[in-house]
Amino acid sequence: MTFQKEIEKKLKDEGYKLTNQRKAILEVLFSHKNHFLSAEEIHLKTQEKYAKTNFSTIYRNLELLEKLDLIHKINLDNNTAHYELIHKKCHHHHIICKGCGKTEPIDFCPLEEILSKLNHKDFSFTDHKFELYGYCSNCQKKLL
Amino acid sequence: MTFQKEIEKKLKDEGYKLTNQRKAILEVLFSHKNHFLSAEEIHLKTQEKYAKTNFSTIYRNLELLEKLDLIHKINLDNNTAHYELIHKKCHHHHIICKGCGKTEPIDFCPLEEILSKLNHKDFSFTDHKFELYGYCSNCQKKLL
DNA sequence: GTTAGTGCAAATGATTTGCACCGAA
DNA sequence: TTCGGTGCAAATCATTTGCACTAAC
Repeated sequence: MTFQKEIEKKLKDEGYKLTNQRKAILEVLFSHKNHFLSAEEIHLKTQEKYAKTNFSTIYRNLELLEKLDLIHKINLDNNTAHYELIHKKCHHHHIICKGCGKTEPIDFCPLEEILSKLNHKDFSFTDHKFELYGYCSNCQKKLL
Repeated sequence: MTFQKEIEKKLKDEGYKLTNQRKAILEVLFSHKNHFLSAEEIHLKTQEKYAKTNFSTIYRNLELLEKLDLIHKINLDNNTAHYELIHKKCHHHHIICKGCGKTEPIDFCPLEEILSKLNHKDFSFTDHKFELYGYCSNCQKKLL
């Protein structure tokens, strides 16, 4: 069973219906592994697969997929959320291209090291962000 | 000369006028060092100092102060920008309380270490984010 | 047949902008 | 006096929501 089918099964097992829209969104996310896409980009690309798909449906499904820990959501500096399929099981961070959204995983996480240096007994840590931004080789060329 | 007067002088030297609104905004930022405040919070607190101050004026000045590298701006997960005065000269990151916005600086930056592990000759890095989130002791009590 | 899911259009919330007026230099 | 700055109201942009309808199951 492919990874995509696995996720579709997981959705059904959890009682969610497998609509055409939902399948189209998943297809889009699967065909853009390692890219953070905006909701708008996902909407456009999903419509290529299933033309009727509405923008609200995109948002509602992205919310669901995030809740199920199937996608990562980040808020870029321009105040638009971007989404990426989670296909690596282990905790990792990202290098993110500001031109095209392309990402590369960083397996190394500095959290433990930093916590050991800090000694903050009075602060309860819940989560952390670590992201490197820049331009991939393709986008560097375009900027010239 | 106090740090605040220094910044006011810097603004004037760069040709910006020192309006009552601008002074009030700076006062607010100075009296909330080590706290990320939302534009709304800054607006409310500024109005306590100079009642007439309009919301647009807040945004326009925050934009200016950010351009002049006098404040930090971060986008929290709830899609609202938060702002904090830059009063430490050296590069640092933040521990951020999700309850009250209170921050503590982290002097340690993992960037160099990570870049040395990565070997990404094809990617030009421009900037990075490293933030720890959680609850300060005060806000932990409130959550109980 | 049920009920979750969707489309549509309208609401929301943060932020931005155009324009006429105001006030710091 | 002169621009840069401000207030106001309207516009914008991303996202969310209410509600009637549709389609998985």
